[in-house]
Amino acid sequence: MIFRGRYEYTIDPKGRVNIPSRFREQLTEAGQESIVITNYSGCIYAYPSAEWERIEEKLASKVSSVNRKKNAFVRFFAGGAVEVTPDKQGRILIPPSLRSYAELGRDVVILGMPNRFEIWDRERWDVEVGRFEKEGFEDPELAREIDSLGI
Amino acid sequence: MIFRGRYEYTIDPKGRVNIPSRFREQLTEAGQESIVITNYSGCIYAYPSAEWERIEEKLASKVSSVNRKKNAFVRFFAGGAVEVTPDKQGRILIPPSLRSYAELGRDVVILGMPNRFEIWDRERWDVEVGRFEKEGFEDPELAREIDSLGI
DNA sequence: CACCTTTCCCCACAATTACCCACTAGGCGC
DNA sequence: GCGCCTAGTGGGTAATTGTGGGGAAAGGTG
Repeated sequence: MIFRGRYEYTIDPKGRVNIPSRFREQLTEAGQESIVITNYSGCIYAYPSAEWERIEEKLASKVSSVNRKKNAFVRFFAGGAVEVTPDKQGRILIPPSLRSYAELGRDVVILGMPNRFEIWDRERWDVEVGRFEKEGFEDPELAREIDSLGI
Repeated sequence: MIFRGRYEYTIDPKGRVNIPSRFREQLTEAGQESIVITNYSGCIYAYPSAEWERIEEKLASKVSSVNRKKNAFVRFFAGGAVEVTPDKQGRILIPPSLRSYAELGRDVVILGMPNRFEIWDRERWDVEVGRFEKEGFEDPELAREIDSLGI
């Protein structure tokens, strides 16, 4: 499932954020009511629960590894995961641990991505965009790949 | 699908822009009702939905990568994408996130391109044209590439 | 067990968007 | 010139979406 678009919302004093109605629609069409959110790369990753389960399986096959770093990753990534379901108005409650990890203030940005969507603090997102616009095209390898997309 | 021509329109207070009737005609002939618009290089890129899906597949194959810069690119480019369908009068509504990115004022310019068309704020477009005319031919590499096109 | 905090479920209002219809200007044929 | 058609613009209204908050239920703590 691919999510599209960028949306701006506010988190209310209770810590609730709206989910874009288009995303909700896609989820219900796929027969999925719940979402799994976790912490990663300075923002919150949100997966349809079925997609998350797929990821979990992959993680499980690696967790038996004695590799300490892999284990640390799994603890962080999977350990942060929480399953949430939108309320009647289509909002989810972001638990304090995730809220503080992503430093979510009042204004947030929700981004569609392939397989998931992401929730960013607005200011952090602005910084991220700035960095991309500055560094992005200086990387010759990335520039070549973008060229090859034929956009 | 190749779009041709440059058109000038106004965005009304509700954020709607007209799509050139010639373009609309091309789209319906190809059996495509919807358009995907996204943000790039200071303007809005508009693709026939089928064309966009082709790009999306390529992007999706890169997103699993942990490469931070690639992710940043996908976030920005795919995250900006929204599917829209013209209303009965042939207009589309540009979402606030894109309108602000491209700094669309009242007057906009729509440009035909191969595979897509672009929506520019009129003033920005004027600046862009000016820059090209001033710098364009001073870049030897670009001059060579243009030469090699055989136009 | 009592108390406090957090979460859930509901209702209410504001803002935005979708879906109409109407008007104007210009091009074209008669 | 006159009427007709099409393209572009503007606006009204209904429906949907987003935001805020009250109060009950659930959970944690001394």
